[in-house]
Amino acid sequence: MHTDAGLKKMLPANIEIRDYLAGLIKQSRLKQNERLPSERELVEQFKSTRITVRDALSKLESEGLIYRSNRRGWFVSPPRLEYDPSSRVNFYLLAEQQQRTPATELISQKRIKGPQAARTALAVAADEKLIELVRLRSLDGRPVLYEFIYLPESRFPELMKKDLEGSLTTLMQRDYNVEITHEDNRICVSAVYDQVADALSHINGAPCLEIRRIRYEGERKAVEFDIEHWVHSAIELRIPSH
Amino acid sequence: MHTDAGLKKMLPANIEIRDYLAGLIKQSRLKQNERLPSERELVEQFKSTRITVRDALSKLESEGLIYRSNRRGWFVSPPRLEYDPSSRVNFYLLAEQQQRTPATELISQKRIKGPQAARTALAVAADEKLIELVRLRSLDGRPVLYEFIYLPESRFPELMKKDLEGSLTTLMQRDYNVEITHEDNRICVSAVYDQVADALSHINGAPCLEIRRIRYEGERKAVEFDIEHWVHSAIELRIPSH
DNA sequence: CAGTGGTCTAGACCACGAT
DNA sequence: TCGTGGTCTAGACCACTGG
Repeated sequence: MHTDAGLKKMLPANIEIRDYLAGLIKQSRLKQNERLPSERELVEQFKSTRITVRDALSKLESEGLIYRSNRRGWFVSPPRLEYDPSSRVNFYLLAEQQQRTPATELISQKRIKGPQAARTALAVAADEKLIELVRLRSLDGRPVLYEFIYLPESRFPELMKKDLEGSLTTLMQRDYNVEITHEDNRICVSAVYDQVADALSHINGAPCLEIRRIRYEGERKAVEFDIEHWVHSAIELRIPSH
Repeated sequence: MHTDAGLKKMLPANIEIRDYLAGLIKQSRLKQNERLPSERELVEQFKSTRITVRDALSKLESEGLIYRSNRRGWFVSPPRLEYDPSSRVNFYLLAEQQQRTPATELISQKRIKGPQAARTALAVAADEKLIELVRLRSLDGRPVLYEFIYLPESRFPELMKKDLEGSLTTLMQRDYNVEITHEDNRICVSAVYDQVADALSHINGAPCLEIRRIRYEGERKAVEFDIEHWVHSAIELRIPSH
């Protein structure tokens, strides 16, 4: 009979499966964006159950080693995009600097009251509407960022007639003469639900990296409020400080 | 027979349970650090199973609304600590500014070779040893941060005889005349295992916010390399940029 | 259509925390 | 010792993806 008696600590099955798969990935036996064996195949291989296998997979997901694509399977994560929020490099340039292929899809554009957090940040009058842009951004075809952008209508007339899938910073500068002087970023680990989860191919309640940002032109005048939901395994922030 | 026919989308049970508990928390019917009903009580209440209840709980954990304390239960998260890595405010001061009670426990101190990442960052000679400090930091009695600190022995003689539970920045400044000129922070969502998970009362593979930091005195001379594992619901980063 | 992951049922045993 | 969460068994049905 098999026993580990005293040789090494007996590991729970979920950790053994995790370690096995993590090993394959670190040795590059599984390459980036390659699909893992299906959950049921892993059940067979480890003589275990789907609960346990899925537990192992979600641990690997938490670590950022793998990601899921809705009902298609589990895949090996490519390297994280390095992102410095304090630099003014836009998404396209950033991606290309790191040999990745970026894409942006405009999900919706609306004139709305908007969430209270946005109204407060932008200090708009009670009757003024905001423009809400919702965009999905991808790297190499994999969705990685779902963002909500709020702008005061009065500062950006005719905005909704423009091309809103490119760099917003460039557009604001070129067409509205906006120079961002500084910004305030808040970063935390949060979770995605509903439309956000769906768009990012995540399940409801999966963890994400959330960045909330206020951009200013001039000392006090806020002109943009964003909420970004990043697939957590897709990004690493770099914050140099002096 | 009960039906939602057309009135609203039928929600999966895990989401219903999540929404119910999230509601209690947001209405402050459950207060910060208060224990939630046990998993088995929730199973009874919702006529569901532990798998489903735990699924709901881990979603709330991902969002940062609740945290777990190993085999004691689930608790409502207090507000996040706001932390600006670019400021030189130390942990004690930071906590007290936000009306929290900080504590530090030195888990271990060793002279070792250390991980390759630390040796590279600190650019030490092949035969030089590093000092490794492992510390656990708490807020109001709840562990929130498990950190590994690596320092070049040559720069900090006799370090291990000193009080290592206070502010390291202050100690380095006072006893070794170190002035930090700049630093490089890398932030990502990762996962905790083994000793780190245990100390933070987490399960293996739970998500955390990981900060890796290199501190410099002078343009190029690295004097400290840290890896911080934060309980993700305990912290929000603030990054102002100019 | 077959195969995938997403969700769920109805239990079980274990290690550890509080007392 | 009792109650807690941590782990696990052995299935099931569903919605969606891809060919």
